[in-house]
Amino acid sequence: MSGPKGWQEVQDEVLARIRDRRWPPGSAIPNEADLARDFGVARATVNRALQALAEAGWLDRRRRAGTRVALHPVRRATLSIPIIRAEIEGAGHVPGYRLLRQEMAQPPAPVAAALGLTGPLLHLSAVHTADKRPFVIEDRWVNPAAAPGIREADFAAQSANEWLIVNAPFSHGDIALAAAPATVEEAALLACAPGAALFTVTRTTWAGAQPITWVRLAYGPGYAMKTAL
Amino acid sequence: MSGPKGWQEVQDEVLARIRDRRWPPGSAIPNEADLARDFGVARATVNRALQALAEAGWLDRRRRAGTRVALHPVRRATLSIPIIRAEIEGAGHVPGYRLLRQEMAQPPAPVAAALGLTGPLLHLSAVHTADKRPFVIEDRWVNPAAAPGIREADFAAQSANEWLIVNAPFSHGDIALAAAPATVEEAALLACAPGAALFTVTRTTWAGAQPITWVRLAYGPGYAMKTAL
DNA sequence: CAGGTTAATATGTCTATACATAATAGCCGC
DNA sequence: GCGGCTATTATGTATAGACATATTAACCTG
Repeated sequence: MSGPKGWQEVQDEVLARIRDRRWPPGSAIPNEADLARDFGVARATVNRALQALAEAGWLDRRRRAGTRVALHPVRRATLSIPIIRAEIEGAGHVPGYRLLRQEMAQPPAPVAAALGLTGPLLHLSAVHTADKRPFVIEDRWVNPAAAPGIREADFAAQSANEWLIVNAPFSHGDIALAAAPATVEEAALLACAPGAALFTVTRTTWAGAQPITWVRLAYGPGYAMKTAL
Repeated sequence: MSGPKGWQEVQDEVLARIRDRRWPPGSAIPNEADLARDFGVARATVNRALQALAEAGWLDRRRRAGTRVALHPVRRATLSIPIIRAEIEGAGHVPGYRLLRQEMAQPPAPVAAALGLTGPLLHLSAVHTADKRPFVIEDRWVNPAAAPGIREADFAAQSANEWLIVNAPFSHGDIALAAAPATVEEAALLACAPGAALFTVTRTTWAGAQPITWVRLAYGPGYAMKTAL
């Protein structure tokens, strides 16, 4: 076969065969050694291509059992979690920021439960603006034990969002996307009607076993989070 | 150095150095050959580890310029795009489905523009239920030219969602997540108040250059799309 | 025939080596 | 100093060969 030469080309060829049903969902494909011979490349090259496809969800691979085409081509969209200021700048607007609250306080039960902490936490609220118009409300609870130096930080000048990204990197977390009606307070801050549909992002992040922060972002009406598949 | 033995261990070691600031954001890390010597492994092993970290966003790599720690560890959350029935079953509920509309019609301007088509399209509306309670409204426009056999499909029995996943795989698409107030019709279907905040997912998918379908999913109040980072 | 042991097999990974490629640094002529 | 050529360098990729490991199929044995 006058076939592919690099692993990307092998990947493309395999993908083409999956897409045009020469290798239908659920079917087994030839083993790496055979494919390598057919394509005229080394097995390592085929391996690289098939591993990439497996990672992307197109193939299921198991030792000894071989490789088969995934039953449900589970497509994944990747959302990047940007710095809010960078997101606003990227959309061509002038970012702004206003701190509303900065205090130690007892978190509400859902927040305490999400973080697995009981004591008081640093509570921060802020509004981010784009071209002077309200863009998103940031409501955040920070575990001070996980963020050394946070008591000295000046959150009037720099948002907690940015401070934490630079100073307290996290290892993992979870995120929930939802819709919620604007409270009276939120409506006033976002210049919209109470009860308006707001897009919300709620994140909890950890450094190893130590919880760092819980944050809820409430975007103004009209906002959409976009990405490619 | 009595170091790592496999590429995963190399990856873990590098990640540890990034996280504890031995290699701070923006700094250059040693080249592959040096790391290989230090770790006592082959360069290919280091390369495998660093490529994985670069793909995950921890490192920026450029030929000749070397490898440096990413300035903003741009974290990515991957949303899986599941079959709705599978999503409901996965949550432990009994899935149901009711077809509301199936007809050829002229799409509204935003839909026609998103697909880049002008003629009439197949319009489908349906409600998916979980334990007999309304879960999500599916409003879909399909390009019949991109879905051969769709005129014979029985969408009273199988949802268009599933039919398309099995019969018209897509190569790429885009997705927008947002919040919207429930229309009167939506409120009736979802058993909620008009104006309630609904979480919406709008997708456009393509097979190569050919548009396949535009779909908007409107989830009932209380729904949250969750994922890990 | 049940249950456990062994052999076969496909993927997973590491190695050493080689060459390709992108991007830069430095040199040179003017 | 400027423009362009060239050498250098780090990553990107391919290769053959080897061994590891998970899993299953085949085979024994009681």
